[in-house]
Amino acid sequence: MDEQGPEGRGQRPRGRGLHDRVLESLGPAITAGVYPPGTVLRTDELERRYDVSRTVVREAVRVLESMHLVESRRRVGVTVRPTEEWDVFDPQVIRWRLAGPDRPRQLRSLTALRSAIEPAAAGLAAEHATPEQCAELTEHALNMVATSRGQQLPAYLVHDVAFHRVILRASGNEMFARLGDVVAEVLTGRTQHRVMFSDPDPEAVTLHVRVAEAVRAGDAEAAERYTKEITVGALRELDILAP
Amino acid sequence: MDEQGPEGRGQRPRGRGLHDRVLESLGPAITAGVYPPGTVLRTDELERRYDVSRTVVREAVRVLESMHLVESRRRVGVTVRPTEEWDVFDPQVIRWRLAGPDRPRQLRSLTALRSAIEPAAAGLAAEHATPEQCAELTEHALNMVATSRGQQLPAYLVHDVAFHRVILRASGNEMFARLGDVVAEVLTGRTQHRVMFSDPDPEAVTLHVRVAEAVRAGDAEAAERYTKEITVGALRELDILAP
DNA sequence: CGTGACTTAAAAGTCATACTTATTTGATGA
DNA sequence: TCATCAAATAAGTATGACTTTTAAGTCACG
Repeated sequence: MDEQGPEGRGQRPRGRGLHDRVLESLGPAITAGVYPPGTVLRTDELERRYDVSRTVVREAVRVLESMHLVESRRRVGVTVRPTEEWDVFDPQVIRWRLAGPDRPRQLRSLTALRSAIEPAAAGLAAEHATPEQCAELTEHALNMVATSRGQQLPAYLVHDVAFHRVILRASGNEMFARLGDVVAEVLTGRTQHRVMFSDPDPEAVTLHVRVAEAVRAGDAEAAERYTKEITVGALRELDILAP
Repeated sequence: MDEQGPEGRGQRPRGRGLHDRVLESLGPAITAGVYPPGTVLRTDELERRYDVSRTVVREAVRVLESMHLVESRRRVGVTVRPTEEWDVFDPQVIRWRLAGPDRPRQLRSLTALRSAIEPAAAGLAAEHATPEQCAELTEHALNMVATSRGQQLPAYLVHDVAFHRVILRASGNEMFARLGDVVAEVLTGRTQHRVMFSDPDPEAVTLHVRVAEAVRAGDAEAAERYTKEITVGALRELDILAP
């Protein structure tokens, strides 16, 4: 690391931490397939590439390793692992893949996941939701109705996301609750394709109101059924957009 | 680090890597609540506690941070984050929590997750399974029948786990496929409670055969329905064991 | 008294270097 | 041909010096 000049390293672009900078560069690159499985990265090469110290590279690599994106072995280097072994549930990995060329495939997987989880969550929510959560649900549902016409997609989306977040949280299952971010991502990604093009499907809007009612009434079976219809609609929509 | 003697550090217990040793001690401790949310750990304290260098501690902390178990801030230290922010889908976190006092609650969450995911996966499997996968399914189902009587629970369990793994993999959804390990954990955990006590429920065994048939026949609706029955049974079982 | 600007110190972050250890490769010899 | 050993290589670990952020304390001023 001599050719760096006597002042040590060049200007530090400063972003929360150097290791983060490395991570946010390597992570997306790996998940995007820039370094396909089997590729070997050497730490000293990475040091030079990012102009950071051993410490920083190692920390970034360690995190990638904990996501099962890479494996670090002595005398070998840092090897990119096969796709099937990646921690596809890691929020960060999901984020990276959604930002890369794998986005369509990823959206599909997530929509399928959503359509499996949300109905169950709605059923549980009907049994566990607090009065406050019921009120929130109704409010968001009504706001969805209000913003469902006249090119107000951004406002609609806010309530849509909020609605599903409440459902997941009200299920009382921490794992379901944690999927709130993922669902938000899917919903947002969905509308980004046809921005401001068409108002949301009126039927879907109605279904949200019905779900809110069912949850408030404690009718698990109905809540589950209506939510299922919503997510099935989402799945169908995917097939229409990219058959 | 002076009081360590002239030889440097004491004997090194050697386990794949020092950072792993620290991680495998801190992770379980945090998830078990030994260090409740809000607790502040200082890195130099950890260095002394585990008798390792900064390098090692920092890497371990960095990984814990990527799991959202802790947050590291300058001038403050490493703070344990609130439970709701943990990456509950991280396989390692799941493992740690299953090994700790939170195990019952964790098994419940996972069983609920399972009962949401598996029926959907079975439905997809009916549409996507290869002939080889169908054959595997049938074989495991038959082996389950064969080992379902006469105190052969360990053998039964092997096929049960394998059966569900195939279903998840055959769904063609990478996220479903990745839940194979979790399901295996749940199934194993379930039998550990009543080891060698009773033979598995004959009805459940039959249902597995039905699912295998439905998948082979490409009948998504039936595969989903039968699988749903299996998982509902698992849920009911939980309520009986710990109401 | 408050309140805002300035100082201080604590703890994480980063770097450079020296050293250790595991593992692959391949050369040696039975 | 195969086992064994030696060397080379890249990750792993330790450590000390230094930087940066920021909570908290201090002091002057309104």
